[in-house]
Amino acid sequence: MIKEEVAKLLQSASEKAGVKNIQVELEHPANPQFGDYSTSIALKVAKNLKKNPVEIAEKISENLSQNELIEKVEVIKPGFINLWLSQNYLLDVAVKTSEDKITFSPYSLGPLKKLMIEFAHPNTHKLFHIGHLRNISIGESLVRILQASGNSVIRSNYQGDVGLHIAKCLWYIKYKTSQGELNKIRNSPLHERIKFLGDAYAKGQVAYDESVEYKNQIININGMIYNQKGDVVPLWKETKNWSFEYFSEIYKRVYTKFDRLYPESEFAKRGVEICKAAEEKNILKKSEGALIFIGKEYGLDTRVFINSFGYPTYEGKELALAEKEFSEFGELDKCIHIVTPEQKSFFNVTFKVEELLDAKKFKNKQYHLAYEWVKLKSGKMSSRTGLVIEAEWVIDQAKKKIVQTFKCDKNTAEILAVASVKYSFLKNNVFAQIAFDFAESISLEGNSGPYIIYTYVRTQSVLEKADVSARKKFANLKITKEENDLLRMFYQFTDIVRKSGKDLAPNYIANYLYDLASKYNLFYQKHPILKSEGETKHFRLILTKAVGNIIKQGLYLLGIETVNKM
RNA sequence: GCCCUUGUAGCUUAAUGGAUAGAGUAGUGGUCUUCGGAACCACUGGUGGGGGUUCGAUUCCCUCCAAGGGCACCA
Repeated sequence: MIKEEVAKLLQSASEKAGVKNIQVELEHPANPQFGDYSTSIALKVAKNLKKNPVEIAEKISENLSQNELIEKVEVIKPGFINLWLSQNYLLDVAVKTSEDKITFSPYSLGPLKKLMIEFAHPNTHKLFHIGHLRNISIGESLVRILQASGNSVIRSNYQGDVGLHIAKCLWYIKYKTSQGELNKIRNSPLHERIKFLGDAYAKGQVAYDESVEYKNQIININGMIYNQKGDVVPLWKETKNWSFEYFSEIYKRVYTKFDRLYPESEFAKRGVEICKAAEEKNILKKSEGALIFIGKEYGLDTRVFINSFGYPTYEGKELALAEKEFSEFGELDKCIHIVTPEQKSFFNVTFKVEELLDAKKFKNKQYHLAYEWVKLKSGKMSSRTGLVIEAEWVIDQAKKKIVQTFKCDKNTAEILAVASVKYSFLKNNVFAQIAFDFAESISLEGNSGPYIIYTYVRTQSVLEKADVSARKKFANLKITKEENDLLRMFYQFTDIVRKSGKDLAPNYIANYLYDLASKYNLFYQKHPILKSEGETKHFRLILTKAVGNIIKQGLYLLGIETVNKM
């Protein structure tokens, strides 16, 4: 890749200039007046060498061997070395990009290049909300980015189908719903059944706090589910399948699929066994009837793995999940858990216990990507207070807005709706809380999914009316400022994808695409394409095609579909 | 009490220790006999307070203030 090549050239120039034992790092200057690549190496070594950084920079640039890639080198004020790529090289990249020959540089998280990304994790019997949607948007995008970087990536999803919240829901059905009513619901469409479960949970929640009798009944139901014994089990199985069915509809709607769905209930038994084994190895210890991990000596929290009733907690089950995840698909280099930050303590502890159980298998291989919450402008989302926004509702609303405003067909509106929702999450840093507000977040103009798709449609509309296929050599091409700005975007795409894989940051790609689309729209505004002539026209068509190809590829990496007309 | 995050324009936000802190939106004023106006341009406006490290700090360190999360039987 070009960046590595330029870095290599600079590295040897630096060594010739007497600057040794330091890695040359390159960046894209934000301001184009500072070139295509820039390095501050002279500034970094100046103090140790006790020399003026500008002198060092000049010496390095003198030692830079003549090369067809680099057109110009400049040393500036404090000691920056700025490099300009040659126009021939840039044109070559443009032509290759227009032919869809984009190769991503490999980036892997380990020697086997085998990763698992565990994401989504909704709970059955509960609302699937916009927080899950942010999670899926990030997860699906990271899968695609890391795949494009040459890894084999397994998508997994740990779905909670046991726990008190489910007992609360089932309590309402068992004690407060008549057979007749229940049968009616059984025969109703999926969305109504899901709504019923949500309402049942809310009512069970109230009942739990309301009376001791109800509370005990709910705890009793919870026990039946754990033990897989009792009259409520068939009802549990039936209703959780409604949820699973519903989830798979949503996954499909947002272009996600999973290689493996892990239901939490399958890990209780094995979890207990592993915990017992860990107790024998003295990793877990008995305390007040429970089996716990004492975190203090590792600077971690103390957490319970098996409670005093003998049931495995979330921690206990996690050990069994990890065992399965790290064996079912062979050896893994890395398992990335996309989960909110409230679980930091939990993961720090379970990762440590896993490491103590089997260092070879788990050490440094588990990673918790603590993406942040989606807050509402009015406060934190909470299913207890009813302040939750359902995922499908948001997509439906966006779709409605699109159909009303632009009168496009339903299929196009669906793609644009999903694009606007996903993009609104992906353009932000995963570690930043998002304040969700429908009018602002689901935007159809400016820095938004539809804006980028619109730009793509524009390129396709131009290309429909012209033929770019005949490849020509450029002889006397005069390049305008807007064309130059565009031309200098293309070589950066693969750098950006690599970096977003390395930092697990899809927002780099989103922001790059927005930048590219803005530059194209400005170019489009100022310069005629189809009405220009000769090699200028050919060049402008190449730019158009290259922009279209990058947008399409880039949106794919974000998990967003494109359309040809809108 | 202890630990972990986060604080950037009115609002939503970007920025591997780099150069003049970049956008969107809202507001004001403009562009189009042109290939798709879901477009383009201009103006207004910002790093919570105080120290420190550094040639250089939104970024690292300390402190104060503010918000969020976590710390034994929930998931």
